[in-house]
Amino acid sequence: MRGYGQYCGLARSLEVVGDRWNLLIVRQLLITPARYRDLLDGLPGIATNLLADRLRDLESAGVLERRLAGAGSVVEYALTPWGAELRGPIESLIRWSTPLMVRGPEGDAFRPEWLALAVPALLDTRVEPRPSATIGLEIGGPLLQLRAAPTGFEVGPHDGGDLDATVRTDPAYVLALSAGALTLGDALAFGLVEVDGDESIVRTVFAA
Amino acid sequence: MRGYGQYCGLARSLEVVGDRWNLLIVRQLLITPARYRDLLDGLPGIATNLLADRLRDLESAGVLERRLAGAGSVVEYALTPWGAELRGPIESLIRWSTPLMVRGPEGDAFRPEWLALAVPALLDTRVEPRPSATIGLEIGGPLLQLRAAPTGFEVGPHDGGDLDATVRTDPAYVLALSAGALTLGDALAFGLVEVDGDESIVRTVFAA
DNA sequence: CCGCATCCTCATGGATACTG
DNA sequence: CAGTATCCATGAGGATGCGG
Repeated sequence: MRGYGQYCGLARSLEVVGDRWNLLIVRQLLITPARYRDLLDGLPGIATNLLADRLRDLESAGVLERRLAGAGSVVEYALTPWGAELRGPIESLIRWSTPLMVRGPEGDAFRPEWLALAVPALLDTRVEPRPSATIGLEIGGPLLQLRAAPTGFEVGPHDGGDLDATVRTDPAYVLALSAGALTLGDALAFGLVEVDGDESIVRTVFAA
Repeated sequence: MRGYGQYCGLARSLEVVGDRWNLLIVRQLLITPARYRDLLDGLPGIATNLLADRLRDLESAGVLERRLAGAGSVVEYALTPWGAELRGPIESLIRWSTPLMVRGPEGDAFRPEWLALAVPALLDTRVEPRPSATIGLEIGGPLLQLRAAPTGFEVGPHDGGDLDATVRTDPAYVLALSAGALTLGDALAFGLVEVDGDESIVRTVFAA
């Protein structure tokens, strides 16, 4: 990216991550370290030359690093500690996007793994005390699990363990949760929603 | 901007504010509503056609609005409520930029008004209780004032009222405050720094 | 002057083919 | 699989014009 030449934190940040695709690459690596092919799959629409360019840029800026993983010493990309701190700005933008997300997918590509970032970003973490529960999320891909504990939330692939409940819903509603005064965190904490049902859980939260 | 076609909050946010200059325009309007000429001045390096384009884009996206202000019914640009909520993502990026800012200006343009966003973003608001004080900041432009109160911080132009102290320093150090474990908020709260002195206050904070 | 619109040039992005 | 190379389309930046 052409620089801005401004001594301003925002401008300097954007000189590093403001280029097209850059923050989306960071998004993928926040979900999990990945190989080149994984990134191509997780970033539908990116051109191969652009991905290669951006990986070089972000590596030399100190946001991510190439490393050798596995047996065959395959190249893998992972965020540096500083790069991982982009979780804050990214979660903040995800919260800001709620009015754009309630419109629904409208034909856009969707990957369940993206919820691993969005759900924690949208859940209200201020509610205390919070009950401990593990909820399965069926949203059209592999089963995800949401672990809610007094100390926070954690979302990832289902580890095969016991689930307190399973929710099947549309990603549009999961992602739109923070639009209202009530969040899924609230709803779980106050027992306002019934799990183990069908998609009605999220619609119920919305109606309240 | 060309869209991403991804049903992801981050991607949809970037389709609105990810274009070059867009977030910097929002930065200027977070400081204060402004006219076209003010924006040109506050965004050194932007081309006039780009500013006009981006203002149109951001208006139709619902981030800002044109309005008639003053007597001569001059056009003025101001953020919508939704646009103003970009303060969160922007402050988050400003905090992330600290390693980039500690290098100093290096010839980049600097406008004191930018501190009105950066200082509150970098001050640690978790420290409680916080003393009430009004500090003047001399950083090379018009005198700014920082009002610290138990409920939060507020930075703006000096309103002519009494100041508890005045600090003269370099913007590089003000902006780099959050790099260490100690923040200006901490330093004020714990009485670790002496104000009314010269730039040594900030260097002292840094050394601690 | 202020608030843009036009024109032109060059850098960047995107799609696809290709290679070690 | 992990990228390069190539070619074309788009967008940025700078200069200038122009009506109010």
